[in-house]
Amino acid sequence: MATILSADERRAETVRVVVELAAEQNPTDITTANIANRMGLTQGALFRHFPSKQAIIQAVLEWASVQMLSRLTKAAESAATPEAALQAIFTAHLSFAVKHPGVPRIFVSEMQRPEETLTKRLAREYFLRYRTLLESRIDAGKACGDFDPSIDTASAALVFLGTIQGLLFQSLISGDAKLKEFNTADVFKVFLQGIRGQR
Amino acid sequence: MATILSADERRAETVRVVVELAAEQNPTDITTANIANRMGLTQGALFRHFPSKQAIIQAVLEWASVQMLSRLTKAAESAATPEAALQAIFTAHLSFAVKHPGVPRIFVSEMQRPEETLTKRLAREYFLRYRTLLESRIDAGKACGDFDPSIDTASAALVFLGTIQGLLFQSLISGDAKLKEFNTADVFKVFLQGIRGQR
DNA sequence: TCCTTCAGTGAGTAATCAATTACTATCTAT
DNA sequence: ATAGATAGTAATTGATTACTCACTGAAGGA
Repeated sequence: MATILSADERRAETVRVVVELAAEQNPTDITTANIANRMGLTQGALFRHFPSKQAIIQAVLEWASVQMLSRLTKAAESAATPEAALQAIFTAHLSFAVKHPGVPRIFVSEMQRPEETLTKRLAREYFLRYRTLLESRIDAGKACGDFDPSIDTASAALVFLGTIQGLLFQSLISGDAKLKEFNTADVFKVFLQGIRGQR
Repeated sequence: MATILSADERRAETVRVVVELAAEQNPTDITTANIANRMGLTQGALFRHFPSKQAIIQAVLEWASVQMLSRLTKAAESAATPEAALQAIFTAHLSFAVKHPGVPRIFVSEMQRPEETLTKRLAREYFLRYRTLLESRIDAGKACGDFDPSIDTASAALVFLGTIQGLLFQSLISGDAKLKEFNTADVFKVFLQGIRGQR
C-alpha cells in the first residue's frame, strides 16, 4: 500500500507529477494510469481527489498560471526601467520553461482543442494577463522615450510572446529543452531593437 | 457504396480531408473513423491505401511541407530586395495558414511528441529548410547594408518564425483563424525594425 | 479500546481506438 | 464478354481508456 497523504498533499503531488510527465511525453498521451503509476498509487486512487481527468489538467493549469504570473510580475517590478523589465520578464519566462519543460507543452496542448473547455478558458485568461503586463511596460517605455512611440503596443507584445514561443518551439524540435544551443541574449536583442526604433 | 476512386486520388483526398478536419478539432483527436466518415467511406477502406494511421499523417506532412516551401520560395524569389523577400515570405506564410488553418496545428501537434518518429523528422526537415531560406535573405540584407550587420542571423530567423507562430497562436486563443482582428502589418514592422537597426 | 473517517486497493465496466479479414462490387484490359 | 485486379464493405478483434465501486487498513479523537 502506498504512503497515505492528506487530500491536499496528494492533489499537490498529482500536479507536480503531471508537469513532470508532460516533459517526457506528449501531454495528450498522459493517462490516469500513467500518473498514478508515477506516484506509486493505483489508478482508481486518483479519483478520490479529482472528479475527472479534466479536473487534474485544470489544477495543473491553475498552478502553472499562478507560478508564471507571480514570477513574471515580480521580475517586472524589480526592474528599474521598462526596458529592464522586459528583459527580466524574458529571462524569468525562459528560466521557468527550462525548469519545467512540461508546462509550455501543456499550455500548447490545451490550446489546440477548439471547443470551449474550462481548461482553454484558463489558458486564455493567463495569456490575457501576460499581455496586459507586457503592454503596460511597453507603454511606459514609449512614454519615457525609450521605445519608438510609433509602434503598435499590442503588436510589440505579440512579437515578445512569439519570440519566446519561437525559442521554445525550436528547442522542442532540436530536443534541447535546456536551451543550451540557443543564444537567447541575441534573440532578445533583435526584439529590443524592434521596439526601440531609430534613436 | 462510395464512389470508387483510384488509389492515388483516394490518397490525395485523404490528405485534403485530414487538413480540413484538423482545422475543426484537435489533431490528436482525429480518428480513422472520423476521416473515413468525412469521405463517405467505411473506416476499414482507409487501410487499403495506407498501412497505418501514422502513414496518413506522414502523407499530410509531406504535402504540407511541399506546399509551404514552394510558396515561400516563390515569394522570396519574386521580391527585388532582401527586405521585400522577408515581407513576401511573411505574407505568403500567413495567407497559407489562413487558407489551411489545420496545417500549423498538425505541425505543432506532431512536434509535441518527444519520441523520434518519422513524422517528427519530416517536420524538423521542413523547419530546417525554412530557416535556411530565411537566413540567406537576412545575410543578403546584411551584405547590402539594409540590415544591421551586428545582429545574429540565426536569432533573427528565429524571431521571424516566432513572430508568425505568435500570431497563429494568439489567433488560436481568440478563435480568429482568419486573423481578422490582427494587424499583421504592424507586427511585421516590429520585426523589421529589429533587424534594420539604427540607420 | 473502540469507532468514525478517509486514503488507497483491485477488480471491474463501457466506450473507443487502430487494424484485420472474409467478402462484394466495380472497373479495365484483352 | 469475361477474367483478373482493385476499391470498398461490414463485422470483428485486442488493446487502451477514463471512470466506478465494494472493500481494506490505518490514524486519531472520545
